[in-house]
Amino acid sequence: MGTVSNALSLLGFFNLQRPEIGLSDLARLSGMNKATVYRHMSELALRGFVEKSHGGTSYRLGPEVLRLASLREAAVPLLSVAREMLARLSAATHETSHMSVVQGMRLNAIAHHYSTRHGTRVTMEDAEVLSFHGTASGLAILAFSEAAFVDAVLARPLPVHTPHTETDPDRIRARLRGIRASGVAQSVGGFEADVHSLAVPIFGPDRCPTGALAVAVPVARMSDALARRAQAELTACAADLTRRIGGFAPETLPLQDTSARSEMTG
Amino acid sequence: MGTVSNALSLLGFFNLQRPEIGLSDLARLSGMNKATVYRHMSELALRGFVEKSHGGTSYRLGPEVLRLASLREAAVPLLSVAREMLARLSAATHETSHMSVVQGMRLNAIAHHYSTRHGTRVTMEDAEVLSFHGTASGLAILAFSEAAFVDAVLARPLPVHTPHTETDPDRIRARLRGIRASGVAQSVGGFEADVHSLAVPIFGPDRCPTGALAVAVPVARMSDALARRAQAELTACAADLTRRIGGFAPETLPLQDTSARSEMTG
DNA sequence: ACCGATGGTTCAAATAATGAACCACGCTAA
DNA sequence: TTAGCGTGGTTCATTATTTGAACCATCGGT
Repeated sequence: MGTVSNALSLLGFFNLQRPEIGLSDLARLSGMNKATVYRHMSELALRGFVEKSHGGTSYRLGPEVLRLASLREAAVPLLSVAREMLARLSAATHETSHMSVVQGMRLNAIAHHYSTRHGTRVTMEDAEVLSFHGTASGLAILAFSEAAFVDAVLARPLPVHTPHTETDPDRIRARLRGIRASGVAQSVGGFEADVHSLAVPIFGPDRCPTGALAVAVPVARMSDALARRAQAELTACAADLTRRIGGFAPETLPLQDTSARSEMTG
Repeated sequence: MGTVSNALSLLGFFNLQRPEIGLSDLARLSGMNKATVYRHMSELALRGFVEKSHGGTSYRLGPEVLRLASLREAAVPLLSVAREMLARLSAATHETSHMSVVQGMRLNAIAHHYSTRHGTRVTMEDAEVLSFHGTASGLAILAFSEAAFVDAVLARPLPVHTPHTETDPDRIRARLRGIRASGVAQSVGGFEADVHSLAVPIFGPDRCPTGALAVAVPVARMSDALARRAQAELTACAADLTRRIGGFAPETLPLQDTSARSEMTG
């Protein structure tokens, strides 16, 4: 661990609950010497990573991080990161995976990935409009959305896609409670017949769902083992994707095992 | 200059034209030793500020900057407030508006807004680095900055962006006096040919300019009427924005009519 | 006036950064 | 093939920077 890493670790103590921190607090939180913290923060301030707030009584994040975030977004747009995750998902499950994003009151598929393992597979179209009530992705998003949004979605006519499409708002709300508890949404033939989907939400900086990752399997091929594997990989990928687009999961999201965390090479 | 500052300065070499940089390039650009750069980047990678791209051949900005930007935005909602102002400006003028902030000796564009009224419009890139002497935004800021800052900026080489770029320090200072009197800066083709810009400064809590709001119009479309409307809206928006980020305009700023102020009680 | 906070500063001691040279690899041209 | 030049990555003695206890000035409440 070098000096630079130590200094940067100070930025890790800023969060939504603690957007501004004083010198002494920061020293206590980090366990570092006050003088060390002071010098580190001075250097960070010099580069615009932090700045002093009201009259110099405490530090907060600086404008430079905004510039860097813009560049990151330009260098690594959501789509390319998503495609990476989809490749991972399909490799782990040997099934079709896809990503969708909320755009207003609509849910749009933006990317998908096939596995070459099986002759039969669920096929997707990018830019396809999904329904919130009929798809695992939509349910995953609704489960963690604001009540007002859920109300608005369920108040509109709920199309029947297949004989298995659930259209009763009350029963849908009941399912949402189950999804909130497990963190994973399921849909068996609710949008397309013979398709069993698992989906997890992706969160934006405001802790609200911005989209969902899903794995779609022909119902005949779904098994407990596959469901478990898909679920594990989905939660790991979703956590990774949420992080990489700068989002935050809400505290209410059930935590899965974190053993599959990607290793940072040094 | 300490080690931390040196390491962080490496992040300054990333921009829109150069979103990914290899180890050797970075060493050349920074003038540092290759080993030093390697260690710095390794530490930055450890903290998620950068990551290796395709197979580890080069570095790019990492996901941590997105998290920090979110937190900065939560602590100082400059960006979201600014976007509101830009929408207002573009709606009033039917032209492109943008916002930039001073970061050290640089001026960075952080947000912009297009109008859909006209087929032709001035286009912008966020995170673009603007020049102080060539842009209306830069001149607006210089006009109300401390003399030492102006001296420092004008002492450095002043790039020629177009045939209309003013690079004579004395003539620039003369223009600054005019801007101080009117409160609005103008640039006709000084940064990009065929772009006529109007800009006003935004002030921080220390009564110093922290950035600028600007309207950019294709020269062919600029008229007296449009200039008057843009100027009125700019001064109103700037006053509002300065207030909402907790800043104060200096007494030397010419007062415009305040009848157009929008009330935003919370 | 006191006390206990705060942010900021100093200086000898010790730790961490530095850079030339090095290695292994992957190109391209001869 | 081989030589040359580029890349990313690594080593180790030298060096200079970071470190932290103690210090100061100031503020606000009792």
